[in-house]
Amino acid sequence: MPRPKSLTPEDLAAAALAVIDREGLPGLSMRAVAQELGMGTMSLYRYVSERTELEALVLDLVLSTVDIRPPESSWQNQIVALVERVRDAVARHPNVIPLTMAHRHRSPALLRWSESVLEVLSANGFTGARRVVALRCLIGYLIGAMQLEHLGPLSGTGTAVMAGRTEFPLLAETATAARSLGDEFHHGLAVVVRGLEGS
Amino acid sequence: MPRPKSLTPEDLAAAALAVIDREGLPGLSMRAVAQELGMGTMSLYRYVSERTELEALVLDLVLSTVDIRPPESSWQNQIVALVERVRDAVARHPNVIPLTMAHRHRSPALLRWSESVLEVLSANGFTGARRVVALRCLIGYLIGAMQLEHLGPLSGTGTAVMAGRTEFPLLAETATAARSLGDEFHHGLAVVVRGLEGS
DNA sequence: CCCTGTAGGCGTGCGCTGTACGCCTACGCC
DNA sequence: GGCGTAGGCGTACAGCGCACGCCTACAGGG
Repeated sequence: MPRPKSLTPEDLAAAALAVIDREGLPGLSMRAVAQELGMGTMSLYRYVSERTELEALVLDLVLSTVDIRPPESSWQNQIVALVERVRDAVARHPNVIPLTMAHRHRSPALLRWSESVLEVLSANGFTGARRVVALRCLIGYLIGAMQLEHLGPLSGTGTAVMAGRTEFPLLAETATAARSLGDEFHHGLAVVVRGLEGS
Repeated sequence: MPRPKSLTPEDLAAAALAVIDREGLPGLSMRAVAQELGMGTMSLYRYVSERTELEALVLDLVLSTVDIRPPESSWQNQIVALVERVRDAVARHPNVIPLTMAHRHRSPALLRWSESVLEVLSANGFTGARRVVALRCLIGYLIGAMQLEHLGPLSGTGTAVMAGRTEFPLLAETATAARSLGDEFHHGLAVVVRGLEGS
């Protein structure tokens, strides 16, 4: 048995995450991560076979911190809590948001989370197609809304431009209102959960 | 007045879209588009200042075909129709789906569409924060769900793997059910719209 | 304690990317 | 017919992911 590995996959992911946090997602390159670790670029390929795999590792690291045990409450509140925990975890590293969509299958942490959501749904009368639709709705909203608020949220700089346009009066008005609105994610999630009740 | 331009922005977008349809989004490069048009790479920069701008042009071309006039029906059906028209238009060019999120502000077609959605909402009692949340929900679901079904949908090849895992029994069962489910997008959208009713 | 086989670490190089810069020339107007 | 504008493009550069193959640090067996 020769030379042991000097890095765990977590070490690798942590280094990549540090780069992403510091320089943004476009700053993530194999060379940058290698430098972060003080090793040669090609050494990384002893741990991952492609760059994509490294990205998946980063996502899983971020998501591994979320508590998947639903709180004691109504099932609606349980779902809301589970979804918002993922959002909070990801919000701590906003630059990884685009990775969420791309690598969601390959993250064991997210699979565990999904299983937990399904348990809550199942225990409250959701089965078959209705449960499939419910999970898709939640994941779709979660990831869609996170991306929305990350790169050019309705309440952001991008909308300041829209607010000035007179050709889209309602859009301008909505953009203005959005800037003073607090937690859009939470309110939207409430809408989705209410929709699930009646499905 | 010297030499006139030989291309319209639409020509440029159409060429880029052809490349994307044929070779996928990673196949989109300035060189590839230039070759598609039979011109030199750098000539493209007479029409766009960056690659990003070209991508936005492509998205707008795809979305420019959607009819933004709501049908005569209940406001719920009007919303559903508007959302599904965007989905249908984008589904005709699945490879552009990732561009939807990135460039949604810069597409006049999508701005016009948003304005139309807001008109329907406004005419049916949605104002202020409630209207902001409604629009965000719809766009979030639209873009999130499109991405979900595009790259590794729940009912897809990726889920065949999950269906085999015994560590996530509910996820496996759900994945199996998903493969036989017809229009997941439609059912999910119905959930969101129902949620809006009670908001 | 040395020797050996395994596998970790990495230097080089290739084909690709976006795009800055500057030249050449086709063209509409006077 | 000449001119000036601006379209078209060739070259070049920095950076990317990663294939390949060498060197060597190390754990185990004699």
